[in-house]
This record gives sequence, structure tokens and C-alpha cells, in this order.
Amino acid sequence: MQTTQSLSRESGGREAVEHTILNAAECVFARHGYRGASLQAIADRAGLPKANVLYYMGSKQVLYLKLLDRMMRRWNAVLDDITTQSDPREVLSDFIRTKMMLGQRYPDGSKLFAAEILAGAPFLADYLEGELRQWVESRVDVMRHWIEQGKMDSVDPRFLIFLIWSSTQHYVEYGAQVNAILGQEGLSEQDIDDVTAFLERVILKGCGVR
Amino acid sequence: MQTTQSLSRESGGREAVEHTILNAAECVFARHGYRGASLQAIADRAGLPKANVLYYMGSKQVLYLKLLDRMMRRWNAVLDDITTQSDPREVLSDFIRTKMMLGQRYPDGSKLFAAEILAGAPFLADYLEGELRQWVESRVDVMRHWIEQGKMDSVDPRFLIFLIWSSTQHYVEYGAQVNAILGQEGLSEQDIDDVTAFLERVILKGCGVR
DNA sequence: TACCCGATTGACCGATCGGTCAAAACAAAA
DNA sequence: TTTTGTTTTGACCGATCGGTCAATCGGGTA
Repeated sequence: MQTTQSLSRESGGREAVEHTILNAAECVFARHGYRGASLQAIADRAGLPKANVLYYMGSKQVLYLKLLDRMMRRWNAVLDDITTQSDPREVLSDFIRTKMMLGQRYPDGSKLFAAEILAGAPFLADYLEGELRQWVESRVDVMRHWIEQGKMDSVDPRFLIFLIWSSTQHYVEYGAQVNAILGQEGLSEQDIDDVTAFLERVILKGCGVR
Repeated sequence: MQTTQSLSRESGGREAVEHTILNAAECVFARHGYRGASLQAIADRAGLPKANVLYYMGSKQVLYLKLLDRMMRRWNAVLDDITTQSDPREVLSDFIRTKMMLGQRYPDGSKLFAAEILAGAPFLADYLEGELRQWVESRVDVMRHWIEQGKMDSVDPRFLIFLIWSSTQHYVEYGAQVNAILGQEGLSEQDIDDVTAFLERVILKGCGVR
């Protein structure tokens, strides 16, 4: 009955420290993957001794799983309420814009996720075959309806979802390559808007959305 | 004058061993990135003692650079002679099909490249800003001509290249996710053909190629 | 047979890995 | 002040890291 009084103290207390550690870890894991990331590197980036990171997070694996969970919750919070409307143009546009926004808002989290998939998804197999698959299937059903009603071309909805996913994800994951080719350091808001508009235009027209 | 006689002996000799090591290393680096990969894991996969890997490759970094170089040469060998024709439909189709084929032929090499970019391209910065950027720019020029001649919509050619790159790369890099969502273990040739046809159709139509 | 030289390998090096622990520091309650 | 419980931290553990080295092996030449 006396444990919660010292939480929000001075510079934020426990939660603030946890946030600092999580963000530092997200950055390191995103660049080097689970195996390649070291607790020392995470601690250095967080400005704390290594033992302190373990004190708050328990273990490297627990820390990693917390990050995966946090990223998935951030996606769910935004991607879930997309299919409420019945207009393909709006839904697909929303999907593209939302996914693009998420990548810009959480670049390290997106890269972390990519690294996990690249490693064969050892910690995410259940999520992919469960939650995510169901999410995709529900959207596929909606799209099949659209196709039957002649609202768009007869394309495989799963491939369309993959197309949107990959083309938006690219600007986060391959940021280093994109920057090198465009000859600049990071994309401006205008650049992001241009890319989003391009993707909306090409993908919607490409699958014949009326 | 007496060193080359024992090269191609018994089970292939030196080159065969080097190939074994390179392929094993490609697999491990692809899954865990540069830092996350260990020489012991590579040696185990190659069926050799660790010291033998060092004997042939020199160091972890040299081995890694050899793999990056090998993968880039494989791409150059195929992607370079694509723009000889002047018909957008053929060129873009070729690009999509070729890139798709490369991903299927060299999945580990493609993933290795992805992991390197994800890590911020510490070993590939020069290549990205040099060779690759020039390759892209030459294609961009061609596409701008097409746009001027009304052969396709007025879209940013760089974004179009990124779109083709990302959407094809996805089926290698995110293979684990694709398999989980499609509910199968690996894509059949038919699946690959379907995906390729989908991408050709949507992308070509999407940027108004006549 | 004796010799040669590249190939193979186990033992070993210092550094770093993830993780533990106990002592010190600290703020609030008594 | 003393007590209590949390936070902080350096020291340390066994395991593994990338890499070195010397001893051995094994087929060709003399």
C-alpha cells in the first residue's frame, strides 16, 4: 500500500527511465538485430551502466519482447479502425497514408520488426500466423466484395496488401539506400507527401479502383 | 611456377571449399547481420573447424565484403542489360521479372543486402552513392523521355524504381511473414508467377504505360 | 625414402558477451 | 536519528567472441 508514491518524482521517475532504455534499445536492435545488439551498446546509448538496464528489464530477451510488443500495439492502435468505410478508394488511401505515417513516426520500431522477420521471425511466429493473418484475412474478405461489385479490378487482395506494405515500408527500412540515391540526408515532409501521393496514385489506378 | 597443380583435385579442391564457406556465411549473415553472425556458426554450417574458415577467408570482415561483392556482381550481371529496348512496357516488365528472379535465385544474398542497408549500410555507402546511384539516374533519364513522349504517366521515375525494388524484394526479405499469412511453407513456382503477373499488371497500369 | 608445402586442426589469446551480486547511495516513513 | 525499501553501480562469473599459432597431416616431387 505504499509503493506508488515515488513513481513520479524529480525527472519523471521509473517510467521515464524505462522509456529511455526502451528507446535506446529499439535503436540498437533495429540496426543490429537481436543477436548483434549488445546490452553494453544499449546501456551506453541510454547513458546508464549496463547493470541498470538489466535491473529494469530483467534480461535481453524480455527487453526485446517488450519492444516487439510495443511496436505491434502501436500498429494495432492505428491500423485496426481502417476498414469501417466501404469505399475502396478511401480505405486503400487510408491504409497507404497510415502505414507511411507509422513508418515515419516509429522508424526504429519498424526496422526492428523488419530485422525480426529477416531473422526468420523466431519470436513472432505466433503473431504472424495468428493475429496478423486474421487481420489480413478480414481485409481480404472486404476486398473480394469490392471486386465482386466491380469496384476494382480482379486482383489477389493478399498481393495488394503485400504491395502496400512493402512499398511504404521501403522508405524506412531502406532509408540509407533511398538517401544515398536521392543524394540527401533524410526525407523532408514534402518528400514524404510526394511519395505518399505517388503510391496512392499508382496503386489505386493500378488495381482499377473507380 | 609450381603452385597451381593441386587446385582441382579430389572433391573440387580449393574453390569448392571456398564456395561452401561463402554459402554458409551468406546464410548466417543474412539471418543475423554482420555483428550477429559468428564465425563458429558459419563454420558449423559449412562443416569445418573455425580455424579453417579463417585460413581461407582471412577475417570476418573480408568474408563479409566478399559476400557483398559477390551479390552486387550477380545483380550487375543481369540488371545492366535491361534498358536496351525503348518500349516502357518491355523494360519495366523485364525489370520486375528479373528482380523477382534474382530474389528467388539468391535469397540469402538478397537478405544479406537488406540487413546491410538496415544497419545503415556501413560497408556499402560508397557503392550506394556511386555505382547504384548512377545506375538509377541513367534509368531515370530514360523514363523521363518516355514521359515526355507520352508513353507513360508523369510520375517520379525514382519512386517508380523504388516501388519495383521494394515490392519484389518483399517476397524474399519478408518470406517468413508471407509464408505465415499465406499459410504455407515457401512459395511454389506458380505462386511466384502469380505474384510477378500481379506486380506487372498493377504497376504498369498504375503508371499508365500504354 | 626423404623432403616439401599447402591444408587441417586443437589449443590458446585478450576482449566482450549476457547475467549475477553485494555494497553503497538514496529518499521517505517511523 | 533510525529504519525501510528502492535504485544505482562496480566488480565479477562462465561462455563465447574474432583471431593467432604451432603442430600435424597428406599428396607430389626428387
